[in-house]
Amino acid sequence: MRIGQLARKMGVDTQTIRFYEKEGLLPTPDRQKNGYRTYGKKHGEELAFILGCRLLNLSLSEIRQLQVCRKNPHQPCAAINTLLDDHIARVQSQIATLEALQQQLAVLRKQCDDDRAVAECGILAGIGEGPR
Amino acid sequence: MRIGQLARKMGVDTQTIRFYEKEGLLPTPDRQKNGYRTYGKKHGEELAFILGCRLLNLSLSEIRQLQVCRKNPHQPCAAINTLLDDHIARVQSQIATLEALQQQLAVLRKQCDDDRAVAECGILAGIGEGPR
DNA sequence: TGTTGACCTTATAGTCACTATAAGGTGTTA
DNA sequence: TAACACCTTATAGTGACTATAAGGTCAACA
Ligand SMILES: [Zn+2]
Ligand SMILES: [Zn+2]
Ligand SMILES: [Zn+2]
Ligand SMILES: [Zn+2]
Repeated sequence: MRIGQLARKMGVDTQTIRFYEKEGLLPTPDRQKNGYRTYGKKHGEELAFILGCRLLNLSLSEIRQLQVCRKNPHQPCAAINTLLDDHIARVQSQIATLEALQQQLAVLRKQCDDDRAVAECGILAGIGEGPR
Repeated sequence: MRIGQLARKMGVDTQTIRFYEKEGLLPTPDRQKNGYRTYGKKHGEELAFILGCRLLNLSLSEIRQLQVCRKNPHQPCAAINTLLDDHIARVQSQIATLEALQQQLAVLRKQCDDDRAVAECGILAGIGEGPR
């Protein structure tokens, strides 16, 4: 399978596949005589794993760590569990940050009832005052 | 006031101030004979406005739009209100995305009760399957 | 035979809002 | 004279791609 077929099959851009290869996330593929990359089942599975991780917002660095685990199936899985726990904690803190922001923005939005002049817009005035 | 004093007063790095100047967010300051930048009250106020916007996660491009409004105080403020509405909508969609992710991660985390071998870790297995 | 077209290759730059580093000039104090 | 804090510009790095350029490969068609 060439890179374009793999890309269509997995729903990514060919550039993304080459990018993952350069980053060491995908094993270097064999080449045809003309230099074209050739992919097999193994590459497809690894790419599927990477894309599954990316859907979970795992970073490339986190994916690399998980790949090390995958290559050592007889080791304990504690590192995996810890990695996921940390990731979950980070997502939760992002949510908390965004919810606080949403609250601030809602308050700010109420400072203007529309159809004013800029000089009377409570939103612009509210931004200058900082968070309070 | 020189750049270091302004930076300390506003709680940012001097590089950030120079960066905002390069981006056209801060008016170009006067220079002393030795080339040092000199800032006055006007610059401090503009920087405070920018930092207030950044605390609200407004992008530099959004800030530029707000600055145009600020310079035209007799225009209607509709653009400001719309910009904020759009921004609020984006924050809400980010929250929704992260909450869906959090849900997926919680389900995934339950696939492993710890202290297994990597080969038996339900988390690694669950990632490969994708989101359902 | 020539040429279109889809595909492949590498290399480079851009995104966003900074942050870090390097290499050097200025000005006050010890 | 030297140390020190401060200033200057220029350049590169962050993360995960995405876009562009410039060119090579191969099958099909006139
Ligand atoms: Zn993470
Ligand atoms: Zn308004
Ligand atoms: Zn926005
Ligand atoms: Zn586990």
